[in-house]
Amino acid sequence: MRDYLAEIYRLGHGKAWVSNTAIADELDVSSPAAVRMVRRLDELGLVEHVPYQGVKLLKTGEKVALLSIRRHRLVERFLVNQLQFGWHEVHDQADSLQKGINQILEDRIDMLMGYPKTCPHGDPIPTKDGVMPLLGDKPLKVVPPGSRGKISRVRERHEDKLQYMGSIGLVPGAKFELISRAPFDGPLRLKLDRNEQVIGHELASSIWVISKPPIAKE
Amino acid sequence: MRDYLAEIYRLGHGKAWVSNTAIADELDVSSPAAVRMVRRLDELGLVEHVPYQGVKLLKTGEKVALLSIRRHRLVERFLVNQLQFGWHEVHDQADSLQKGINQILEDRIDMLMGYPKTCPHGDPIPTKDGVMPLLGDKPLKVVPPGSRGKISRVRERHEDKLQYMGSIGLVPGAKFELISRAPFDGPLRLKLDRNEQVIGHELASSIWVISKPPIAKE
DNA sequence: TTTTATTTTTAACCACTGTTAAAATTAAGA
DNA sequence: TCTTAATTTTAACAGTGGTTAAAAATAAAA
Repeated sequence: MRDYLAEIYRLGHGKAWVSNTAIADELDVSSPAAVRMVRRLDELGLVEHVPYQGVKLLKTGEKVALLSIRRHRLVERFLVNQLQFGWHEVHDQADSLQKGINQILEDRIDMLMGYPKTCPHGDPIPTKDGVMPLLGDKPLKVVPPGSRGKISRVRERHEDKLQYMGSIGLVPGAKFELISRAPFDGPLRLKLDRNEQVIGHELASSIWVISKPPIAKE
Repeated sequence: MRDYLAEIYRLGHGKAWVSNTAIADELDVSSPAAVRMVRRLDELGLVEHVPYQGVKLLKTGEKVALLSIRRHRLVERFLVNQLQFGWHEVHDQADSLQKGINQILEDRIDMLMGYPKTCPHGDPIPTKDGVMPLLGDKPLKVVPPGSRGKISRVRERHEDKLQYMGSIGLVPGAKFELISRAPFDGPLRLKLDRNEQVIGHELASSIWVISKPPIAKE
């Protein structure tokens, strides 16, 4: 149930309504399963479901979703910091481990990790009262060449892509300078940690940054 | 299912047959629930169930039980060593966390803990191939006065009793000398860590030790 | 506008794990 | 030994979460 709410939250960015076939696909269940759960959530007042149109989180449902996401991201941090997992392998592992985490454990992990603000991929960890902090970051693809800044998140699910990005230092917190961008969704040249890297459009589109505009503004 | 098998293992010490009402009580479910599960386990060839008599683990069932106990005890170790829980509060917490632990996580925890041999209460951790190591210990109550040795386990479930015993240094690994034992299940005087402690029969009966007989044997 | 295709929902089913109430069996007492 | 009490099992039901196959609604194409 929390899984469904969290998934609706994730899918509901921008879009006003989330199709429950989409939910079914993401959670790897049949669409009737999603339909039934969505109706139950509607009856509980957690979401609003308009038949043949889609589903939308209500306030209470969003809160539950955010607390589930909080737990997930804390567990990811824990897996990376304490259990020596790589950032590319923690997503599925966290899904598994999360089932066994209760509030006491969550609080303990939070404390031992030093109250982390983000998960290993840079996504902010919702607060304990169910609020998603804003990062004020933006996609790398809207950043003008010449900008400098910091990688804020890497929104990528594929393990091998994540692993590759990690290996070239393309991780949240890394400083970068965008040297150039080829037209027509071509590759980008980035300075990362004194090394220059060229990355394709596909990888680039998952990167979000906090950056200042180029120095030459006058 | 694993819970049931593990519980049958625990209850089946000494007794040839375990009553499935006892199982129901321990697992906090109704007896029909236990009856049905026991029959399923019987059909799967994991246990032998004789109606109105009881249930007994078969080889394969015992192995599953031991692997579940292994995971439980590893998780307890982990909670104490890494998550700063007290040995008195880990049992229930481990039950919860265990649900989310898969083989990869179990192996990782095992490695990070340095392949521990026992849980925080001193019980041996079954090996990865499902064998329960023998400790060669015995109950404190059969040990003659004057004996010295080491506490091997504290088989107590109550949190407050465990906490108290921890506070007086009555923990697995501690050296002790049994100074005297009052008759008729009276209190025992123990030297622990240079301090003398007097403990009642109730506490004493949960303590197991590895000890040598008194020095004066000639 | 009517037909066709796609999406979404309903219907009917299965498996698991729990429940309470009643029946069957075993154990204990008169 | 017979009756009564306790234990154990069976029966019937509930809730969750999954499935496939068919029906309904919407979107797209002729």
